[in-house]
Amino acid sequence: MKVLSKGCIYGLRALLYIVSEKPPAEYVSIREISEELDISFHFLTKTFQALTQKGILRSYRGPNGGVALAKAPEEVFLADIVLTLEGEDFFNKCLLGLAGCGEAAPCPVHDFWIGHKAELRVEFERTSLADMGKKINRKKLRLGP
Amino acid sequence: MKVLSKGCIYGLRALLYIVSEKPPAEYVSIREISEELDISFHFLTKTFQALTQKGILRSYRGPNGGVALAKAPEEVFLADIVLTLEGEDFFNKCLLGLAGCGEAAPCPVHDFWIGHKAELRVEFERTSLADMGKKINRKKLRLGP
DNA sequence: CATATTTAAGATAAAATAGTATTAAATCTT
DNA sequence: AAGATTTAATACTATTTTATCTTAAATATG
Repeated sequence: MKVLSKGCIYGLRALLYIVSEKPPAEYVSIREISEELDISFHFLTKTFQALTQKGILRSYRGPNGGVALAKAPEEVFLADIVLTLEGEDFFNKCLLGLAGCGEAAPCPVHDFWIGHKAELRVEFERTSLADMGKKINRKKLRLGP
Repeated sequence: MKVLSKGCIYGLRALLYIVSEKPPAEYVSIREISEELDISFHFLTKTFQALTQKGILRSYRGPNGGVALAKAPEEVFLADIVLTLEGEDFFNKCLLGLAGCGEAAPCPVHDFWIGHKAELRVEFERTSLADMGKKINRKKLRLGP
């Protein structure tokens, strides 16, 4: 059950690293994150671009530059990240991949699937980076291998 | 939120076609199904091979050959199909794709995700081909474009 | 034997992922 | 202020994975 793409997983893990390991508003170099989490530097850079354009991160070039959260971690939700990196239609896709699946022309598992997506959406919308960061520090959870 | 691979979606739609359109135990040619549902014939063939080897379908070569359900549609569950076509570890994957994620070394979203997977598993395990087939016929649902 | 059909292996195409090289911006040193 | 250094941004290329197509073989019917 692979739900998220590599790019999204990388972005998420990287944000969690920033929020759980670094003081707020400090620029963290992408190189450091990519080495720490064993993620392709350039791929991560691309992913971060999307997050920067969306206003979730801000970036700064030059020595001691890097990326930092653009908002308080309490105000960035899992849903924001996922919708940015997977596309805004993330929660609207048919389980059977049928294009126009909806109330008007549902697929055989539409009813069942729509409920599931809604539940997941609620959970994604109420889980913030701060929530996850706290949990990581409290329980010493891992972000990488 | 793309959860299933193309192969799995094709297999599922094809099985639903058989169960909802055809009398039980009649061999249906793969060519017919692929044309009816607009699916690549050879790709569907490969998918069906896996389902045949797993004992969900049986096949017959030669004129008037094809595939047919090997069991009663009441005894084939969504979970059987998905586990065959996506792999037995379908419900055991970490949302963040971390290899050894589990109770011993959980990722930051482990607790939350494990509950979701369990719910989905229950639903997949109690939904049979017969259930879905009836629904299709009752509500005239669609399987293809 | 001729034909229809699944089975199977291998080649090709497309998409996702990863890597290389270059450019641009900010800072630091002299 | 000039030039070197650090770092993100961008473009381009390569690799890997996934999906599709091509071809050939095996099996059944008549």
